[in-house]
Amino acid sequence: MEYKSEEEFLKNYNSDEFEKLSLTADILIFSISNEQTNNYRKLGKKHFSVLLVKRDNYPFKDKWCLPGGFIGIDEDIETAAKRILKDEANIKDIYLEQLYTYSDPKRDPRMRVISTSYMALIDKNRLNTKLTNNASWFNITYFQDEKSFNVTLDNGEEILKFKIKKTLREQTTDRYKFTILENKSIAFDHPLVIVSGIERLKNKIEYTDVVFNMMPEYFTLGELQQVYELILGKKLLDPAFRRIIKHKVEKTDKIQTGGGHRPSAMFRYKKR
Amino acid sequence: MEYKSEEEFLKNYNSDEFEKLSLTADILIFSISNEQTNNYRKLGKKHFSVLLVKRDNYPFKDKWCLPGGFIGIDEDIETAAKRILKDEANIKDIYLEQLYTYSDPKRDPRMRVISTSYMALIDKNRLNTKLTNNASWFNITYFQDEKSFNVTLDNGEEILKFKIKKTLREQTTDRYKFTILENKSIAFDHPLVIVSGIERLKNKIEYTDVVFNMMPEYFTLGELQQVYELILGKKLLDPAFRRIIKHKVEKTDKIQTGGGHRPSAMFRYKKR
DNA sequence: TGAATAGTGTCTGTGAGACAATATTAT
DNA sequence: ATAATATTGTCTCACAGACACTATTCA
Repeated sequence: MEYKSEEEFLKNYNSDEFEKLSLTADILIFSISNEQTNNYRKLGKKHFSVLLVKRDNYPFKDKWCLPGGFIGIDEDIETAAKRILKDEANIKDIYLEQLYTYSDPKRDPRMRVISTSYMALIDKNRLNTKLTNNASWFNITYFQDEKSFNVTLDNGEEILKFKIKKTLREQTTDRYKFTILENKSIAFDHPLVIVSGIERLKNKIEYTDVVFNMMPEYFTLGELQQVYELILGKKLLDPAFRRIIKHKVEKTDKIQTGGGHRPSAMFRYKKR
Repeated sequence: MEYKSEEEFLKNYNSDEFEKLSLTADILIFSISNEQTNNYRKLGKKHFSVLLVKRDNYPFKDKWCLPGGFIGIDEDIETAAKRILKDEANIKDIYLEQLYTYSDPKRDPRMRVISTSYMALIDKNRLNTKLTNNASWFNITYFQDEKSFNVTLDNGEEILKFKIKKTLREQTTDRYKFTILENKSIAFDHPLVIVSGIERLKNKIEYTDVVFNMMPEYFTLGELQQVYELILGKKLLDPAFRRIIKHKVEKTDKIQTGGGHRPSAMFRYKKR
């Protein structure tokens, strides 16, 4: 059939010509947790943590998964992601970045669902809202060798472990492909999402200022360094760290005292 | 309704509960073009180029767009992208990387279509297959200031221009948001895809080896440097470039002669 | 011969890695 | 006093920017 104009074409267009599918947004919410210490001298230990939600419905009933949900027909994915953050985790106004779109036809046993993952970064201490009931923060520990990525998640009650295989792909010169090797407690392909999110954050922390989205307004350089070390998974040398960071922060009048050691100046994020 | 098992749940699942939508893959195919020179001394000028397809149907009839197409209900997006590369541009076995998923509800006037963009890199000279009829390579020139991004595409017959506004977003500390300011000849939101692809390549060329996907097997360092300069949009100093690149290439026995100047050793990509 | 490109040498400044040294607090 | 953390000084080495210089080809 021949149309004479765009308007005429659109008027006659039948959108059922192609098979349709559903789209979800899954959100990796990362933050930093503080552990209390019993030694008056020592600093509280920090943890890198992710928010998971316990599923109370099939499929994957009783397993943990990332906060997520279906995209409405009239909203874009980012808007949906923000709605989900609010609904599932009672969180709003935070850093949000699109990561990757997962499209394995078998990734959801119900039907064809494609999922776009987002990474959100927050400072837990700034949250004045409560989490919803079935949401919980899990501390992340991980280690990797050349071929695999081992992750342990711990919320104080449950410990979830999974293992991901990293393989270099043929055509591409640099990208890894991730495959789940072991996983009992996490729903869907979310272990892949978690690992690729960690990798992304690890890269971005080095060349952007995203880390400050996880920091309180005032912080000491020791605290900031701890966060870098957690995410990068390695110790940094104090003078080197201070050299790198000094262009990104400004010293304030505030001083943190109370530990059994020299008090620390508090700093604040300085843009540009 | 309560189900006793995952199997039972899946058997009774009705997938029409949510509104469905369509998904497409749009592919940015980048390559390097060589321009002949009439001065026997001078090297042929190179161009950074992208493959576009002229639309012969509504919507956006007669405008240019990226090769793209709908995802089948049983294929993942990357598989679809490879199928599209074959069908629309007669290209296979090339570097392919997912970029971003665009989901503005109004991005397609026909209906709700979400699009995942991919970037493909090839060496045009290695293509022994012909392009399909309505596909054409456009040389890219662009310049940017702090706020906007100006792109000109030229295939020797038509010149397409567009302009994109870059704005820093509120919540995010580093990401830009792109908005189309001027555009007459390119369909959909593809100007945005093109610009974000250029930005991505510009970043990746500095910390990965992707550039070699656009190079022939044997090349001179002068040629390689030209490609870097095209993509980065600035001149590089010879000694500095050679220092950086020397770990990535190996010298071969081949020598390129014929120009009215000193002949050049030919190099080859060396992994790791 | 000279225009054009190929390729190398070297100086300088910046910045990261490494280690040492000093400062300050609460118990 | 001492353990723990905060903060700074400095030496070295690697490397990027800059510029100069040499080498080689073909019309």
